Amino acid sequence: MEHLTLVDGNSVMFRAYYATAYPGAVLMQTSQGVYTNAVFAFVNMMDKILEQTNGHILVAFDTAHPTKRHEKYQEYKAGRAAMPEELAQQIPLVKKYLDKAGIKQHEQIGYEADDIIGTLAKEASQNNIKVDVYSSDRDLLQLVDQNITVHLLKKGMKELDHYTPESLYEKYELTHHQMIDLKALMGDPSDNIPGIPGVGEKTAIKLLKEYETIENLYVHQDEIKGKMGEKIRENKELAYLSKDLVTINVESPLPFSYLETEKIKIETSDLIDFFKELELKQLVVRMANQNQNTLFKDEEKSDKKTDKSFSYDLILNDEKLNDIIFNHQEPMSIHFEFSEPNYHKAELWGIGLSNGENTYFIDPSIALNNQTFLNYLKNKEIEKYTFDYKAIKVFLMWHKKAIHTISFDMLLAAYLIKSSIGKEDFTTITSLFSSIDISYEEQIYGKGAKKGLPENKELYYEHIAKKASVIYKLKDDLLETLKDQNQLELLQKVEIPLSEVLASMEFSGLLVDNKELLNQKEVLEKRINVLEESIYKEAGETFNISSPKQLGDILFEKLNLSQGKKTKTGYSTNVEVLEKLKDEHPIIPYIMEYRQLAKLYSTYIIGISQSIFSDNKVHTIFNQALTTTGRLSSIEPNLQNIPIRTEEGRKIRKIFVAEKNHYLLGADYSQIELRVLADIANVKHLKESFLNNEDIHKSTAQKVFHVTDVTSEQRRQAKAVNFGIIYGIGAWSLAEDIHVSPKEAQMFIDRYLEIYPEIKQYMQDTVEFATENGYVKTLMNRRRYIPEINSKVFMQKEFGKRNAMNAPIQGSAADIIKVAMVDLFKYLEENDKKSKIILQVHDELILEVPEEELEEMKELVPAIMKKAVKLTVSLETSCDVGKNWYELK
DNA sequence: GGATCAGCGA
DNA sequence: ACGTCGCTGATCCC
Repeated sequence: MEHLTLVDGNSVMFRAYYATAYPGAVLMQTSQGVYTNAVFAFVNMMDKILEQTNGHILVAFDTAHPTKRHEKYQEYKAGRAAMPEELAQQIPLVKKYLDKAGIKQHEQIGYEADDIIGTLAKEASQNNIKVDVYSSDRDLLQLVDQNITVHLLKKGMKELDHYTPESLYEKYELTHHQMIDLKALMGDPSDNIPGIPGVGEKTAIKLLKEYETIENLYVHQDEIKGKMGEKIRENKELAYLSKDLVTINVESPLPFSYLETEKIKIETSDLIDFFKELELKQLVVRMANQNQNTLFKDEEKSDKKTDKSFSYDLILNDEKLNDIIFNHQEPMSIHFEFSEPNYHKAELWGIGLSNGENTYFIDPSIALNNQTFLNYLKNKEIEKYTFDYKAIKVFLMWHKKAIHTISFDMLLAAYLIKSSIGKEDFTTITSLFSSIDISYEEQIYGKGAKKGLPENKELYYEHIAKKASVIYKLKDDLLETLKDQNQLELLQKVEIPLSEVLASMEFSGLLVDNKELLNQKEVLEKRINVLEESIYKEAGETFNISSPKQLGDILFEKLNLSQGKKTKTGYSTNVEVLEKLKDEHPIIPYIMEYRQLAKLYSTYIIGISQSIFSDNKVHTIFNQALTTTGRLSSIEPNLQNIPIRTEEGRKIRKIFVAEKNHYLLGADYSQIELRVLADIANVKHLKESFLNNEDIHKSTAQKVFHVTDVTSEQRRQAKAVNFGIIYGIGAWSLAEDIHVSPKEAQMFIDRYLEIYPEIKQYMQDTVEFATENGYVKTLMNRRRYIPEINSKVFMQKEFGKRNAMNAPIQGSAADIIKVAMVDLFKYLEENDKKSKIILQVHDELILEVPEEELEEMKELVPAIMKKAVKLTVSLETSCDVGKNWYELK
């Protein structure tokens, strides 16, 4: 043995927890609500530490029992805030991890972790063994000697400070022997160690440089003049008591010696299972990779990586495929494995097929050219089960193939059962509903730039086949759960049919006018260049305007403008701050305009250019299983955030055009969220206003301000309150928004809730429902779980309440437009219309309509949207047509 | 590659 | 600390 590592378990765990538990943070949790942030960070730290060890390691913990220090000084560690529950829960998990990792741990009644570490460290050091101590507690610096190095964790846990006798001297100009006296003189508020009142670090160092020790200081106590001398003389007892308290017991009676700290060889799979249980995916993958690297060294062992309990057949030729399909004219699960998430341009890596009993991997190039298989896919009589039906559908559309009659989709089912898991991958979703063991994607394919098919083909053959078998196996359970939750209709009548609508929309795409795009690009480039010059001139130097850091330096240090808000890392330079500085310096308006144009240029002109396919269209992907509320999202490109609010930005819409002889038709719901609120909360006056077709913000203003003639400012404020209410607004932010004092804002809110008392009631009821059930639901029984609502952390609880109030409104509106889309699509299909739905932007639909269907669609689309769902208020829609998106006002 | 800031939409 | 849900780009640091 040549080296020993000692870790202060409590202190590292505290750091691990607080590294991510800043106020307002959402802590890492498993899907079952078990907190894991501290475990995760602790393991990461241990991994770092383990890289530096040669196998001898021990983690020491404090116990909850009083120690000798408490006997000597009752106030020891008094006044310390109680450990947060979220951290306390994780202590057993951290200890369990150490056990699984084969790392020795020790705690001992009557002693602190410090004492255990001190005793072992000194014992080893005396035998000339090198020791590394890890902690965040500066007290341990007293252990430093020629053999012992102390590593202190810094705040973010990313860096360590290393202390040797030399570096200690450099920093404090004291020897390591004096560290105890230093702490004793200074005291330590966190442990409630008194020290000498009025003596801080600076004075203590000064005194020790002169007198070396506390003992010698008191030999010369009369030489010290002034107030300081008085204090020192008066507090002699405190000083000695403090010294006693801070002195680590390096002769604790431990039941083992430093020699018995060797790391035990472990089964990696145990540790992987433990991480899987805690859903710590990163750690699972890391461990698995480490494991694989060791396995690869031994050719014999490499087949251990495949699962012996799972069997499947390989289908690599037409004969076998014909045979299999011929024998399985029955419902099966089908999985298509793609090379990348964007299935429009992805390669097909493999196909899995399973009927529960038999499972197959099919070579994709065989399958896509095999008529028997293709006939099976498009056979409307045979049900199929999938994971992400839309991806398969769109991929097949690109290849001019069809697939029909999907009666179960695992991704959508899981998403409906719990909307927050739609973000997860296949493996995580599987583990949430079963104990089936299936590798993470990264384990099979690697990640980032290195992603690709593994050398060992069996590895991915099995993985893909297994996915198909999982889909089949989980189907009945998931359907059962959906049935229990009254969500079968939502899956089968809304989400699965919607998949087909979305597939068609994505495949249709949206045509781009290249000339218009290039034209706008050039215009913007020129304007941006001119603005850059003006900004550099005003600043007196060139710098990167797009860097908030550099811009902040220019504005607030060089030009000395009055700074507003700060961000975590420096000055805020956002538009609100700039707005306030507008008249302070001529550079500001230039910067604001630069920001606006640079945004349009990079995100929209350049960004969208990069997403154009060879058919001159953009083919977005609507994520159907992502948002927690039930809305869709759109990526590559995001077509749900094309500018509209400023004229400048709105022009971007000119680049999106209808195909030849076609028009774009846009139809949007008017005030759908407020109507939903009026309906579900049964808000009498709101309903009346909608019934009378009033301008809703105007009528709110009339009531809130008690006026008949509403000024535009009053309407604007009422509008802000109407929106704010939907989001569960607070007075402070409403005040910011409508430029009044928080007090006035609170008056508005109070007044608003007087006018619409049912809204107040609804909010109370919803919060109560969420508190009791842990979730809220929409018109169509879509659920959103809100674990935060029972949090003891004020901020998180408030966040939970806002979500509880907002999710049913936003989610019901999402339900409604989804139903409308399914209805509309069905009508168009059944009546052989050429019009196509191509976009959805939360409350509006955009269609591409051939000229001859234009008049019909102008009537039909709004009509279908209106009657999608029957509410106690009517759903109103407006409708516009144009040759490009810009013309849809 | 990930965190941070910024800014676009409903 | 400060209104919901999203996506993308630029910079900066690891």
